[in-house]
Amino acid sequence: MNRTTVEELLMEYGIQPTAQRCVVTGYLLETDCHPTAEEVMRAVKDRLPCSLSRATVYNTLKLLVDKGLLQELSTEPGQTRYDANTGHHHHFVDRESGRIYDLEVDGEGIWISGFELPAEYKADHFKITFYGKVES
Amino acid sequence: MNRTTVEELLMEYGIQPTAQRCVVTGYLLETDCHPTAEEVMRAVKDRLPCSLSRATVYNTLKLLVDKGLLQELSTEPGQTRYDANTGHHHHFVDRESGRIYDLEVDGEGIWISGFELPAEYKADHFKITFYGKVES
DNA sequence: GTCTGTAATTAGAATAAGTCTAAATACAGA
DNA sequence: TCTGTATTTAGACTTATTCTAATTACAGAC
Repeated sequence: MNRTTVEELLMEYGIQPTAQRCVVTGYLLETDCHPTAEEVMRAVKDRLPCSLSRATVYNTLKLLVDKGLLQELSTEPGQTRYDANTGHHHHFVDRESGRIYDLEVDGEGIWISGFELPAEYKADHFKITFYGKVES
Repeated sequence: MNRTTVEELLMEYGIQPTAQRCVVTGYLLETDCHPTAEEVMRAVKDRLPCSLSRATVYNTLKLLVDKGLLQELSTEPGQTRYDANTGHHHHFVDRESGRIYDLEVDGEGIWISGFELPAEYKADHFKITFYGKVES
């Protein structure tokens, strides 16, 4: 996704599209590896003519999460990862590599049976995380 | 659960039952609030005639996880919580209070339909986390 | 175009969660 | 009781994240 499109996207979400925000958002949209803030930092700092502060990366990520452009993932302790796939989807964690794969849900949605959520538990969202190994 | 029973439990799991370990394990077994390491620390330090080091709490929690007596939970960033309920179960996170509730699965187990895990993804485990609000 | 006030960014300090280290202590088995 | 290993300890260290106060950029008024 090129600069202009990212800019438009940010504006649609009511976010002032600064150079830093464009570059962070652009990176997250083009990658599928669910980076941490530090990984975003490293990947993105060379794309900017100026310096990039850690605080800006954290601020931007938080803003994008608040505005619904990004999802925060906590699949393993001490690591917050970010996912630009904001549709309802689930995750598969490869135990060996630590890699997280997106699992898309198609049209009809997902059904969980053999299990009843008690009446007073009003859920607006759920996510399923699978753990295992991807054979190649 | 009294001291002796916890002691026996630890021994069954091949863990040398020191006073510190008994007290940490005992607390986790009696509570259902999925405490963090720091919360365990606070709750438990007065039950011991001697001092209790942070390192011991962390070591003990890690040991209990390794030996399968405890489950590690990462439902929100920056917070590792511990759960002595090691059966296969799921969680409900109350967005307002942050409280985590266990959701037990009965006999037949759980079925997910409308969704197919690709053949090369070999999962040995999965967990479902619901988010919402508990009405009382 | 210039001014002005707000919003964004910056470097670096501060905090919080967790790990490491080296020394002291406790404990099981000879 | 002795001895070697396992456990615990306090505190230093690391890593992830947040805060702070000063600087810079930018949108809208003129």
